[in-house]
Amino acid sequence: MAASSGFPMGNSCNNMDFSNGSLQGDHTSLNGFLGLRTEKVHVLRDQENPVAHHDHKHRNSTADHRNSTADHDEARLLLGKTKKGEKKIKKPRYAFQTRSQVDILDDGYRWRKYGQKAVKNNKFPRSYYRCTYQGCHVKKQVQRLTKDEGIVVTTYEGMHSHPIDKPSDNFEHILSQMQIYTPF
DNA sequence: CGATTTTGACCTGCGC
DNA sequence: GCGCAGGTCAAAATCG
Repeated sequence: MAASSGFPMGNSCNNMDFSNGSLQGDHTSLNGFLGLRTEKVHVLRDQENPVAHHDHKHRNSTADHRNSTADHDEARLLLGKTKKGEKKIKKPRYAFQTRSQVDILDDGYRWRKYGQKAVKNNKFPRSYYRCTYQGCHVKKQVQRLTKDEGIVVTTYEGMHSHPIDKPSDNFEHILSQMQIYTPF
């Protein structure tokens, strides 16, 4: 459905300071689009790990998908294959809690949705997106809270290393700031 | 007609 | 070891 394709997008994240942890700010300066405002923005950082994730799991994409009864073995072989001596790679994730009417915050990048799952405690499903820029494997997931359906949690995973696709937003400025703040 | 969404199956990690 | 919950894939459908 995507009732959000191409809305004007006048978001304003108030302040995001990961360093001090004192987030305040209710005075939004530059909102006023569609009643869309980001009242509070929680930025919570997960465990970081700067390891570039190895290319994982190539499902058997040549000829057979899981149809035959015999291929599941090689599929599993291709999938669960990790190099030996693995350490637990925890990818950094950045969760944004924004207050918005629409699910998808247009941050200027181009995303392709690759999945949607229902979360156990939430009645709203969680959507999984991936950046479609060639060579950029940044993922994000968008989830709406059951308690406050006005709250949308957007979790970014990875970082973009390419220019933003869509200009003419002030959000791009914020995004670039994010890249500066995050050390990896 | 290409790019993106939909959607069900499949995989993996974790708790019991 | 099994089942659940979360995450991903990919074919079909839909959109621009």
